[in-house]
Amino acid sequence: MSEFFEKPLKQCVGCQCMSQLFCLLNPQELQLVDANKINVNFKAGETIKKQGTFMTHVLSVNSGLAKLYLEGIEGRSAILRIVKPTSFIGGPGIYFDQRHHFTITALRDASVCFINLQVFKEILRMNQAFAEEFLKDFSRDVLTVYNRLIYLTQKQMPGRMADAIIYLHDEIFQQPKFPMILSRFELSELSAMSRESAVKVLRDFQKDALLRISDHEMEILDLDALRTISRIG
Amino acid sequence: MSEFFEKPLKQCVGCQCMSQLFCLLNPQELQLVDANKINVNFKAGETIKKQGTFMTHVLSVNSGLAKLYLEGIEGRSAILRIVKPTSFIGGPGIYFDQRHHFTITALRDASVCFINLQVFKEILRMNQAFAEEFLKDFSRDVLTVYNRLIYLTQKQMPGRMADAIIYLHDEIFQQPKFPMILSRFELSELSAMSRESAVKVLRDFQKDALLRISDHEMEILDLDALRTISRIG
DNA sequence: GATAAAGACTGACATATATCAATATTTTAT
DNA sequence: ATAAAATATTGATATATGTCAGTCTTTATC
Repeated sequence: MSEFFEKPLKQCVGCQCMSQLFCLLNPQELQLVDANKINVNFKAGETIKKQGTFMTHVLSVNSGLAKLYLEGIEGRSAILRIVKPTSFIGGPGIYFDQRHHFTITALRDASVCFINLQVFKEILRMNQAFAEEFLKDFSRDVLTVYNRLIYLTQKQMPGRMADAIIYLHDEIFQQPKFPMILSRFELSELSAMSRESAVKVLRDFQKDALLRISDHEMEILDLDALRTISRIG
Repeated sequence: MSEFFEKPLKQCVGCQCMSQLFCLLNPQELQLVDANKINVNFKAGETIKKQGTFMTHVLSVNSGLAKLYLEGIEGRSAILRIVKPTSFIGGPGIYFDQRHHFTITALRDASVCFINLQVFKEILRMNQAFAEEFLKDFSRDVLTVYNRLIYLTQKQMPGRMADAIIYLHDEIFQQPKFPMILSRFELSELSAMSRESAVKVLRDFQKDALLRISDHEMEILDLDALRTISRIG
């Protein structure tokens, strides 16, 4: 089993399960959050939040790993991103319609805080710096989706899969060897192709010695070559 | 020539060129905007704002029409949406990095207000209701991109083109007959396919009497059938 | 009104990708 | 340890889509 993301990263006053974002809060505000949140532990595979349900709380992932995805047509999904601790999860529903617009499922056992939405909004109103940092995070997520839209529609399969693997490297693990948190099927959902095609592209990558998959681990052998494949589409 | 969107829709105090959003401002705030904005007229085809440039101002489109698109790989573009008056345009750069993350080009002669970004942010801080409505608009745009990500990656060409046309009907013109504001090439950029494929799909639609294109007009003849094609992908 | 330029169109062909069917492997439950 | 279930793999095939080359049509310019 992997040791990634198993230890709590931060200890905010009176609360061990809050994202870095919450360090912009003063003790009074933190206490308000503390008094209006609950913590829930999820097992790998469990659904943390389901697309379409009412958003009564915002989420903060304290430990574990999760996938965040859009439920599309006829059961097909598009994975938007991997959620690692400590991450705050809100989404466009906070301001638009108080609904969740994606589903989040635990990939590893995960500890998640649910913070009352009204209280959270109240704090956003009270604390300008916090609000701006929150919006900055949200905007970064939006840019990720812009980027994904481009690469999923303008690149061919090898380029898309290379981007998926580079994403895991650059954004999630920051090292060439990391646990296979996603099945072939999930990798196909991250790169918009069929499961079988994902298998074939990964086989080709391994044949060309770009990476190695064994014992529940993926090891990137030639990151530069992957970046080249990403670039030429 | 079409009469769509040629007349100013709203007359805010002391300023004729502001989006509906701005009606949440009090006279004092409006005056602040007024004193820190400039109005520029663009001819059809001109670039209003270029992706990658610094965001010194936010935009408000007062009249005309524009396309808002992401510049992708090797000159290829993905049109995100059509901008009609009166629309406010900010984007994720406001909070993230003060850059524009899409390009906006006029499709018809357009009048655009440029509002100083710092002044705009100041007003966001001062006026809570305005800030929330602004974020609601932004969130709606994000949901549009979610939706686009799904349909561009999970539907085939006829479904994607049907969605593009339904978008023009439902969101922009709200009537079955409307001017051809987009070339075949631009329609292909809205539905993620090659120009030739767009031509062929549109030819098939016309052959099946779903729509008619003539004299710079598109007329939807069978919206229900288009919606069915959209649904079955 | 002639000419050039841009955009639209077409069919043939090449390529990318999905689907299918069959088998193999791994994981989970008993 | 074994059976059952889920996941992964493979090659053959069908389909979707892009590319190319050539022609046609419309629009703009002088």
